[in-house]
Amino acid sequence: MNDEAGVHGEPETADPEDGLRGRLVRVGVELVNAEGAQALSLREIARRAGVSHGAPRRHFPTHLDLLSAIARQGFAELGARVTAEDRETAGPRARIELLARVYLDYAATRRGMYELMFRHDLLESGRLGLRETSLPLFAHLTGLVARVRPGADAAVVAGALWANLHGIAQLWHWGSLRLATGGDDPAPFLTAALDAHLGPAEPTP
Amino acid sequence: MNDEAGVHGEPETADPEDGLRGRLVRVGVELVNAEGAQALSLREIARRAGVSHGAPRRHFPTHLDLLSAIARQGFAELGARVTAEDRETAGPRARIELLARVYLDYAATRRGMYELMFRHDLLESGRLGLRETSLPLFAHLTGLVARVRPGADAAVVAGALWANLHGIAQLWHWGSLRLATGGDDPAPFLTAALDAHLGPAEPTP
DNA sequence: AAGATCGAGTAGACACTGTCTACTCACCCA
DNA sequence: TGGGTGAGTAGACAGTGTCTACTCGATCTT
Repeated sequence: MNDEAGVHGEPETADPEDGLRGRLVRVGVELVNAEGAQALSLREIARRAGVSHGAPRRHFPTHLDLLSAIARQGFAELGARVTAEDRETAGPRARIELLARVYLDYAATRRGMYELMFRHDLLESGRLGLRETSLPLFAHLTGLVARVRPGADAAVVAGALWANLHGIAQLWHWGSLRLATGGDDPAPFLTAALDAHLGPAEPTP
Repeated sequence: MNDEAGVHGEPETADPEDGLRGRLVRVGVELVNAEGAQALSLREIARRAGVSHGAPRRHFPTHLDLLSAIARQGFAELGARVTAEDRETAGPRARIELLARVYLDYAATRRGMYELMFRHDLLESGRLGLRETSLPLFAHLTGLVARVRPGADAAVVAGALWANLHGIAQLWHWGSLRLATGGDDPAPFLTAALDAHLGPAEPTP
């Protein structure tokens, strides 16, 4: 996953500027960021897009398909943040650490979207291909892990580390980690996870 | 309506419990285990309990309160499973490993309940004290961690490890971990997480 | 050029949901 | 005896997702 050039003009699935389809997704993204995942009713999205409640059906067969398109936008934004912050000149360990920080920051600042992205009950639909959306990010992480821990099975370590990030984000959001330590910052858990899976940080010169 | 209980003098089978309040929770637990979290509508629970849709309101002011009571039952069952499987004569590292296996097994076999337990949007209500329900389990884990890694901050390591378990359960359930490695068993991620946070397993005597 | 076709959006119905309120009714106690 | 009270019933209300009939304008065909 070293697509050096950040090619921006990808028409891909739906041109955001295109008609109602893109407008519904854009309205949904705004809505989930502003009011959370439970505000994403089909009728409310249609209302804010200025169309009748039956209009979305022409572009998304069911509510889940619309929500999945919104969630896909979230994965895209998360991926974009990671590659935007990435410094290829830095060491792999430092790059993983940055990736992890961006990940946790995204989960914290885009709580509603992050929640939606992993609400499989709202998204799971087999051929929607939503899970595959996170694969490039995972591959990127796996590549970096392989350089930090050459002996280990990089896919397993990367998966376990990703799970750790995800768990920290979720339990922190849920409140139990906060409750357990009394602090107000998940950073200790993050450094503990990074040290555990990658070994202690290299001394920065 | 269909009040066959009064005619036959039903002995309430197992636990007389609390009348309708307990019956609603019991029905909810059966329902979430059988059909998942999205099947837990207030009216369906009332229907299966044989009462009108307004009856639960007498015992649970709102739908969230009923769901929280059901989720609390889930935390209780998880805690019971952990303590039932625990062997105090074993070493702390082995006991943590067993706890982790029980945790992942619970998440896998009680998918609907586990999902409900961490659906903060369905449960979060400030003074419901649901998050506190998981504290004894966390304290148990923290105590064991303190014995395995005496030098470290046990609460932080235990929190990070718990987050790792939670993330593995969730991402495995979600499908992305399965997708990333192609395997069909989350065990590699579990051992990777345990080795990472606790050090490699001690050779079994 | 006229008519048929078709995609896109509208409007209404339907079966649900959670909440609220008015009502019944057995029971308990003064 | 009678008044309260707690528990459960029944109906209303607004909101939801889905489905279907309908309109309407643009495009295509002959």
